[in-house]
This record gives sequence, structure tokens and C-alpha cells, in this order.
Amino acid sequence: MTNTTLKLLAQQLQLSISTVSRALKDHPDISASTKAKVNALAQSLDYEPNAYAIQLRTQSSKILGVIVPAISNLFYDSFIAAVEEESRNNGYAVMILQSSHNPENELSNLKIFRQNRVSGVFACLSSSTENLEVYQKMNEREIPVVFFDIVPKDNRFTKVRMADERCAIMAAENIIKRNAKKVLAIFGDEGLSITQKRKSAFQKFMQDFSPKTHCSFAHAASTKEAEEIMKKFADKKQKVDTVFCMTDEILIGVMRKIQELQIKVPNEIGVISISNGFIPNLYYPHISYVETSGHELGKLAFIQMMANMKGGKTLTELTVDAKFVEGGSM
Amino acid sequence: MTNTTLKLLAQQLQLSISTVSRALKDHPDISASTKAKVNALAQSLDYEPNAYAIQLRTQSSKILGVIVPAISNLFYDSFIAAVEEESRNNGYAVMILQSSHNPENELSNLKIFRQNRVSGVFACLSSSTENLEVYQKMNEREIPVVFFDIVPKDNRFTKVRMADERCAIMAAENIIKRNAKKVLAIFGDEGLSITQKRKSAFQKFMQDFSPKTHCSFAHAASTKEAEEIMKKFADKKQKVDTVFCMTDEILIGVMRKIQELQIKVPNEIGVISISNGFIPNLYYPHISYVETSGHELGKLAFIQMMANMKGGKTLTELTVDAKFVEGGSM
DNA sequence: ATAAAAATATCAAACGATTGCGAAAAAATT
DNA sequence: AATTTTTTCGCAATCGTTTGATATTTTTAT
Repeated sequence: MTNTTLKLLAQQLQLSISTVSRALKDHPDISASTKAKVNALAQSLDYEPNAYAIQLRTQSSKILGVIVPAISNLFYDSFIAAVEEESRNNGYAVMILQSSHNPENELSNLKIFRQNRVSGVFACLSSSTENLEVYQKMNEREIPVVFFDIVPKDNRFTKVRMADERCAIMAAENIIKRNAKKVLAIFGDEGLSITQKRKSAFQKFMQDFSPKTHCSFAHAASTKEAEEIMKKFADKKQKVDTVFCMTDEILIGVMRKIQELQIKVPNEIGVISISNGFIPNLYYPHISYVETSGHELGKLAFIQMMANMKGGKTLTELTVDAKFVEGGSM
Repeated sequence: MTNTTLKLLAQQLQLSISTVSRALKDHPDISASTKAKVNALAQSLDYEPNAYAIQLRTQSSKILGVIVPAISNLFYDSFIAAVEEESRNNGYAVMILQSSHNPENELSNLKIFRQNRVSGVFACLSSSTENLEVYQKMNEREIPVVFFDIVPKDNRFTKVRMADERCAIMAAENIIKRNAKKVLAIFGDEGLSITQKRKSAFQKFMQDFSPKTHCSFAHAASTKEAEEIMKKFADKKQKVDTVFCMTDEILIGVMRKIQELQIKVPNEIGVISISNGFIPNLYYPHISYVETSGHELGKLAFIQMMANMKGGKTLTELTVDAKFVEGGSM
């Protein structure tokens, strides 16, 4: 069965294609009676405009692209969900591609986006992306790019991200409030700017406001690594009394060890993390965390995208503020 | 900056558009030298074919649609990830829309898919979807629809799903093996066929092979509900010694209560669930589970899609088999 | 040297929709 | 009744690509 087209409608109604087209879009040139007829037939024949023809003619697609390292991720999936929702409400469809943290995939994804003439892309850099030229070119082609979460340092681009420094500082605040003596702070992948930001902010704040607190720093790129780090520190004689986890992956590893060794939270050890809240609430007591909401970030990103598409380039870096959620683990 | 087109290339090279087009696709009609020239210029001008023009001309898009109740879900996100991966490797892009379990959204999503002339759709029914007519129409338009996870009973459609009965039976087997006396089995949304299947298979198996085991059945549509159910049953005098959780949401609720009440797993209570493994492995001891892999299902769905698109309709119902993963909670 | 075959490149018509411009018909004005 | 205005609609070009048919040139065979 072939799709209904304007031509088909026109033939059946003995009208010209242009009249049918105009009738369908409620153009003032067309009489009410014709409109009625056209609409009726379109309805009964299940007419749906061919988006491809429209885009070809109007040179503007109603598709937005999203590149994430992985869809299957507690943070990114909520970001995607938010973007999808906003997009649909605004007449856009979303095309989602994952880079798997591989710059090559990132490139081929971008290619697909270009072929499909997406009218904008949301991009989260993969950890090893060095070359931003492609993105620069997109901007030159007037395809707005909004970076999120893992963003380039380069300030030629529009970016939205969590208030990373604030997150880290809020965590530090609560660690100090708890009166911690020996802190283990586990951060994520050392190469990412997001890690750097969080770490240096954390470090500085602790230094400035509680210089006597002893802090050990570690990096874990996976749950497994976090688990091992936790193990090492739990084995030591002078145990740490508070552990900070920069990501969900880290928290999971840490909690596995804590449960296994039956360390009491919060009495023997305090735990605090940065998260969207899903993982922290799995445990009892709930883990206290600084909230970073993929959902909020998605909404903000969409707003930025619309702004970029409408008017002049707004090359700003917006941040979603964080808030502390008391769980019971501190 | 405007996009490079065939026309532009042709002008610069003093060739006809058709020659350029053929050169780019390595058509035997074109000489090697011409091809070289064309390719060189195309490269330097960053030529990317306009997917819209191609689709318009060839009447076939390289886009697949996916409808899920929610992207932000441990099962669906891995399904999506798998489909996306397979798709990209086969030259397809994926458009993802979420229904939020709302039939209206489902409908408008389908509309978007039609407008974009997707060449196939993967659909997971929202819990309250009654009217399958739209899907039937898609099939009539020769747009293959592959249902996954929550599938229609109707056998006019192609479906892939987990081996739901097997899952439930495997869980039951292990409950019997544990020598459970009092079992609490919590199932999901009563309206879903997936729930029905799992429940009746579970029920029958327990009845047939261990009629003396006392089973209490309950339904929970959310984590919160599961938590309350668990609370009720933990308070009782004659405590249950084994609890079965049909979904991750339920497991999470149950585990919250168990941790809160400090019930010892597996000594005081055995826990078993159906899951993709992520959640069960968060706890210590790891929860034993029957594995249902969204990733596997996604791959299977893609294969079915390709089969449907290539050849004759293969209206079959395929299932991904389950396997039991020993955690330590039984 | 001439006809036949092979190689190379071009023409032109689609695909489905939009839209400026002009034309015919109907209504309003003089 | 003649003219102007308004309403209603059609013509045709265009977006970028593909592709069957055709034209031109080169090579090979006779």
C-alpha cells in the first residue's frame, strides 16, 4: 500500500496540488468549503505529510541529534528522557546515537547527523575527544551545538552543565559539618575536566575551611576500582571515617565493600556522593548526596538549543545548580 | 554557510550532476580519473549527501523508530543501546520516542514516525494500549513492526520477548531447591500480559512440584508498593523465609525494607528476582536472579527487523532464553 | 578505413511538498 | 453596464538526488 500524497488528494478532488497544500495549512486564500472537503479526504485517506519532501523544500528539519557516551546510564538516560519530552512538545523528534566513549564513533555519528540535516545537536564529549573541529564546522553551518555534562574548555561553544564546583563544595561542607577526621575522597576519571573541577574545588574548600582534616584522594574509573580502593582503606588500621564518592559507579563499589565488611553507616563511616539520587536511595540508610539532575540539565539544554536556533548565538555556559539531599549516611 | 551539493560539485568540475553522482558511488560507467577528481573535491568541500533528497527519491529511509514507555529504565535503556548499536553498524539511525505509558503519546509518536517515513518500528506497548489498529496499518504500509517486551496477544504481529514462563519457572525451581516453606511472591502490574504469564507459570510450577510450600501472592506497581508489602509480611509473626521479586522496582522496595529491618540475607530470608543483573549486584550478598537481558533482546529484535524488511513477513514470536545467576541470597 | 563494440558522460524525469506570481471567477463599487 | 476589488485557485519553479535512456567519444575488430 502506497502513501497518500498531495497529488493523490488533488486528483481525487479535481483540484491543484497547491490548493490542496494550502487548504491543509489553513491558508486564507482557500475557501472554507474547499478546506472542509480537502480535510475530510485527507483524514479518510490517512494523509501524513512527507517530512523528507518538506525538509528538502524548506531546508529545515525538525530533528535534533543527541550524542551520549552511553544511553544505558542513570544520568544520561534521564537527560535524554528530558530532551525527548521537551522536543516532542515542541514538534521535534530526537535522534540518539552513542559514542561509547570512542572518538571514531563520535565522528561517524556526527556524519549521520549531517546527512540527516538535523537542526541541532546536543553533545556530550567522549572522554578522549581531542579534536573539536567537526563541532566548529557544524556551528559554521549554522547547526547549533549544545554541549552538556562533559563539555569542551574552549569557549567558542554553548555549554550546559552541572555546577561542578558547587557540587564538590557542598559535599565538602557536609563532610566538615560531620566533623570528619579522616576522609577518603574518590574521584572519577582523571582525564576529564569535570573531574578536575570537582576535585580542585573540593580540595581547596577542605584546605581553606578545615585544614586539619586529613584527606586521602583516589581515582576510580570503574565500580571495580572503587571497590578495591575502598577495600584498601578499610583494611588499614586507622580507618577513614568518611568517604566521598564523586559518581554513582564509585558509590556502588564503595557500598559493596561496606556491606560486605559490615561496616556500619553512618556510625563507623559516613558516606556522601554526587548523584541523581537513584542509587543513593537504594540503600538503608539512604546515602546523603548532592543532587545532579540529568532531567533538569536536559530541560536547560533544550532551552539553550531553542535560543540558539531562534536568535543570535548565545555562547554562554549555563549551569544547573545543585542541592544537598540528606539521606542518613552522614 | 550553505551545504555542498552535487550541483555545486558538478559546476566546479564542469561535469554533469549525474556524472558526479555516479562517480561518488563508484559506478562502473565512470572512468577512474574522473572518479578521483570528484572524490577529491567532495572531500575538500566536505560533501555529505542529503538524506532527505535520497529518501525522497528512493522512497526508503534509513531510520528506525523505537517506542518505549520510558527511556530512563534499566531494562529499556539497554535494549535501546543494543538496537542503536546494531543499527549504526548496519547503516541505520534510530529515532527514539517515549510513550510514558500513555496511549495518546504512543499515537503521536507513531505519527512522527510516519511523517519521517521510518522504515521500521520497534514498539513496546504502553500498559493501557488497547487499540492496535495503528500498528496494523503500519504493517499494511509495509512498515515492519517488531514488538518487544510488552507485546500484543494478537498473533498477526512479529514479537520478541523474554521467555517469561521460563523465567518464572527457573525462579520457582530455585525456591524449591532452597527448601522454602513460606514464600512471598511479588509480581508487577496486574494488567500486563507479561505479569500474567510469569505469575501463572510460577504458580503452576510451585503447585505441581512443591504443593506443600505456602505461597502468598502480591502485586506491586511501584517500588513504594513493594516496600509496603514487604513491611506487612515482615511484621507478621510467622515470617516468610523467601521472597520472589518479579521486577527490579519490586526488588528495590523489598531490599530497602530488608536493610532497614536488618533482616539477614540469606539466613533469615532468601531473595530472588528477575532482572538484568544491575540492581541485584548492588547488594551484598549479591541477589540471585534470573537474567533477562535487554541487550540480548535488542539484538534479537534487530535481527527480526532485518528479516522482516528483507523478505516475506515472518510473523513469529521469538524469545530470548533466561539463565539463572547465583548471587548468594538464596 | 569502416563498422561494431565498449567506455564515458549527459539529459531529463521523477520523488512530494512549498510558494511567488498570475489568472479566472465572483462580488462590490461606480 | 462597466470597472474595480476581492476571493479563490492554478502554474511552474524549486529543494538534492537517483536512474533509465541517449548521446558522444574511444577502442577494437573486420
